[in-house]
Amino acid sequence: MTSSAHGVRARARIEVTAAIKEEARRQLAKEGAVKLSLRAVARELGMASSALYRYFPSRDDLLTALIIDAYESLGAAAEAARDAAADVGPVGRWTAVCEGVRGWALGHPHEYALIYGTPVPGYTAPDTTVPAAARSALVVIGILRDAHRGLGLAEPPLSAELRPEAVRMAADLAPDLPPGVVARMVAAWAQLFGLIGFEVFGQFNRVVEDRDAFFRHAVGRLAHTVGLVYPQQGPAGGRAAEPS
Amino acid sequence: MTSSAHGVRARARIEVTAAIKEEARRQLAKEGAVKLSLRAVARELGMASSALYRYFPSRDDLLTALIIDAYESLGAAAEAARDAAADVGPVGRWTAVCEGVRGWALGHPHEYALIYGTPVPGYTAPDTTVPAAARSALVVIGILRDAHRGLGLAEPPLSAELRPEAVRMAADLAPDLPPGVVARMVAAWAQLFGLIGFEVFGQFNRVVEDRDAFFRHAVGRLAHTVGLVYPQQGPAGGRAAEPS
DNA sequence: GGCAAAGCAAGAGCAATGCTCTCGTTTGTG
DNA sequence: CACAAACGAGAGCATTGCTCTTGCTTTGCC
Repeated sequence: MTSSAHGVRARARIEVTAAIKEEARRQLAKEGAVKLSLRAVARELGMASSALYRYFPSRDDLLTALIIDAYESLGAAAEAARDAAADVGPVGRWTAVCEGVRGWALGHPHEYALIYGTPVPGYTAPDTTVPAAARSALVVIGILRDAHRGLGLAEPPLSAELRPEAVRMAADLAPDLPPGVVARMVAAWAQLFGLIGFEVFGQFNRVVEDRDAFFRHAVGRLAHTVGLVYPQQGPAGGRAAEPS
Repeated sequence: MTSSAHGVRARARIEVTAAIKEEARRQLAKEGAVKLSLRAVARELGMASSALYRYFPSRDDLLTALIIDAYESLGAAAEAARDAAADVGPVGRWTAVCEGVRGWALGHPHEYALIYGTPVPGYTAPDTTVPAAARSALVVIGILRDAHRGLGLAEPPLSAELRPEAVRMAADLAPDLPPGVVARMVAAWAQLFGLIGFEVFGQFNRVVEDRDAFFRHAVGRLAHTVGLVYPQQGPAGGRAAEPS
C-alpha cells in the first residue's frame, strides 16, 4: 500500500532518528556536549558510524536537534510550573515559573549548558531554534499580560535613553504591555539565567549554601523589578511588597 | 655562578611557559577553548608536541592556567574601571565597574566563556583559581563598603528564611556590611553576569538592539537593588533614584 | 509487474587530536 | 668529574569527525 510505501522507509527513518537522539541525549546527560561522540552513539546503537551520517549530516546537526529538544523541554517545564500555580496570583506564578526553570536546569545541567552555556565556536543557531527558544519566555510574557489585564502592573519610569529601545522591544515581544515593563522583563529574564547559571556551573560553590532560600529571595526581588509588585504598597498577588 | 645555574634552565622554563600560554591565548581568542589544540600550539612554536607536556601535564592544566589569567585580566579591568571613576560617587563607580566588566567580556568573548561559560565536563577548578576569581568581586565589595562607611546604604528588609544564610555570607565575604546588603550584592553579581552572558553568547540577537542603553538601564536597577540608591528618595551618588 | 533511481548500511581510509614511551642530549650538582 | 635530573624529539596508540566506495533494499514511475 502506498501509505506503507510512504511508511516503511519513512517510519524506519524517524524511528532510527529518534533512537539516535535518545542515545545522544543519554551521552549528553552523562558526559556533556564536548564528549558527545558520533562514533560512540553509533557503537551503542550497533550501527556503523558512517551510517549515522544519513540521519545527521554532521555532529553540529545532531547538536542542533538536541538544542531544539532542550529548549522544548525547558519550555514544557516552564508551562507545567505555570499551570501548577494557576490559582496563586501573578507573583506566585512568576515565582513558580522561575523555580520551574531553575529546577529543570539543575535536573538537566548538560542540556542547560547546551542552550545557555558557551555556544560552540563558529556555530550560529539556525532559525529553527528560535521558536523553541521563545517557548519558555512566552510563559512569563503571558503571566505579565494576565497581570496587566487584571490587577494592573506597576509601570516603571522610563528614561529617555531607553525609551525608543523599549518601545521597539514591546512592539516585537508584547505590544499590549507597557514598554517599561517589557524592558524590565527582558532584563529580569537575562538576570534569572545569571542566577541559574551561577548555580548550575558551580560559581556559587563555597559562596551560597542555602540555594533555595537565596533563589527565592532573588526571584522575589525580580518580581518587584518587573512590576508585579508595587513598590511601597500592598501585594498584587498575595505576597509582601519588598521581598526579603 | 649558582644564580645562573639556577637560572639558565629555570629562566628558559618560565620563558617557554610564557610563550606557550601566549600562543594558547592567541588560539583561544581566535577559535575558542574547544578548538584549542596542544599540537597546534607546539607546531606554531616550532617544537614537538610531546615537549609541551614538560610544561603542562595535560590540556586541562593549560586551560587552568588560561582560566587564572582570564580571571586576573577581568579583575584588572574591573579595578581600572573603578579607579577611572574615583570621583563620581558610589553609584557612578558601581556603574563604571559593571560597564568595565561588560566591556572586558565583549572584548574577550572566548576568555569570558572560559570562566563564566560551560565548565569543561569532569573538570573542577583547583583552589588556585579561587583568589583570581575573587578579584573582580572584591571590587564591588569595596565599593559597597565605601558607600556604607560614607553616606550609608539602604538596608533592605531581610526575610526570616534568608536571614541565616545572609548572615553566613556576610561573615564570609564582608563582615562590615549588613547581611541584607551582602545577600543582594551576591544576587546582583550573578544577575550582572546573566545580562553580560546573554549579550556575549548571542541570546540578545533579534531581541535587544541598543545594548548600551539596555545595559545601563539594568545596571541602574541593580544599583537600586543592592542598596546604593534609596528606594523613594534622593540619590546617594548623583543619580536618579528609580533608574529608567 | 518490472526496472531505474533513490535511500540505506557497512567498511576502509584520511587527517587530526590528546597522550605515552623511549631514546639521546643538555644541564645542574655532589 | 660523574651522576641524576630535566629536556627535546620522534614514533606510536587509541580516538575523533568525516568522506568515499561498494553492495543491497526499498520506492516510485512507466
